[in-house]
Amino acid sequence: MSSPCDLEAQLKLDNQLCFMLYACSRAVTRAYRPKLDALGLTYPQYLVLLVLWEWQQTPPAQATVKALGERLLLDSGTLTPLLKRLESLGLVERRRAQHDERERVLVLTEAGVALKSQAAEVPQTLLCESGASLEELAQLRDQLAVLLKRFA
Amino acid sequence: MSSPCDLEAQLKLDNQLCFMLYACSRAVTRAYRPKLDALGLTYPQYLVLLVLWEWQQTPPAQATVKALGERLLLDSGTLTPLLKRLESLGLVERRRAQHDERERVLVLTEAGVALKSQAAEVPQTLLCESGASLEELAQLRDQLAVLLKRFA
DNA sequence: AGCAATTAGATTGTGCGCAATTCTTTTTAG
DNA sequence: CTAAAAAGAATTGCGCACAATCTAATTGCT
Repeated sequence: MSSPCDLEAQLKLDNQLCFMLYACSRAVTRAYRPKLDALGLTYPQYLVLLVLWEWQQTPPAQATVKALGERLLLDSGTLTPLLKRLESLGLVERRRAQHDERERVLVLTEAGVALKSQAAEVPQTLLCESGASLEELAQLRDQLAVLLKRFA
Repeated sequence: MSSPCDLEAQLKLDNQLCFMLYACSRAVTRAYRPKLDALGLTYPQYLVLLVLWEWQQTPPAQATVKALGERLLLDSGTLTPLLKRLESLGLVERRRAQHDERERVLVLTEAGVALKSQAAEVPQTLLCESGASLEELAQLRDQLAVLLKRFA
């Protein structure tokens, strides 16, 4: 029902929307990389630690792999090896829950807790480097939250 | 120079911004997956074909791996194996340039050209399913373009 | 012409993402 | 009380991303 011209436009609009999301996500990750390298972390590892640091303030019902996966929208296929790496770095412990041996309870080590203060400087530095305003970024965050609800 | 409270807030704002980008990008890719599965394509392969289809209308100086990498912000380490898969699917040819044997010239096969009409339905379908307005998505695209310029 | 520097692409190795499967433990039904 | 179903993680396999390295071709300089 659409002319060839519509299809061209559709493919281009699509490109400039879903691709922008894809390219921006990678660009921001790339910007984080040098700062996180200094901490010995990858970007997904940093996100996991952000959640665990938040959980220090506001503990969830259970600090399990499942709860972490729900927060980050990731599954055990991604998280299990990542958490093993964080464990081998001495930042996280993966204990079995006493009340349910299927569950892994995630606990920050002393080193994992201590890393928080260093990590706190990372977003601050990037905010400055980007030259963006807090309002601009907050507005974008809100729009992305709407989009995420539509798709997730 | 910041109070503990500022650091907490910073880590949370950061979470809700860079994480939103990361989560949205994956959510949109996830939404594309079933449609692209039907075409036998992955999301990055679809993006590559979008560029090659655009190049049919507006050919670049050289349709090389380098030009494709500049368009998609990807390097040969990602593109070379991806293009080999598209080649083995019979969608793309990877010819050597006659004037410079280092360059690979990318050419759509007949099947690669033919796939375009099927692919054109994909973003249309997703737009409907998302329930989002074109204006909403266009505004988001523009904001992401600004962010990409800041970081890329 | 001859040789260093540059460039295009390919290769290698690590770490995600995610679908699909498997393993174990727990819960539920009959 | 046991067999079946369900739940939480782990494992397997594939395809990106990307840094680092390598190879081969081209360009520039003298």
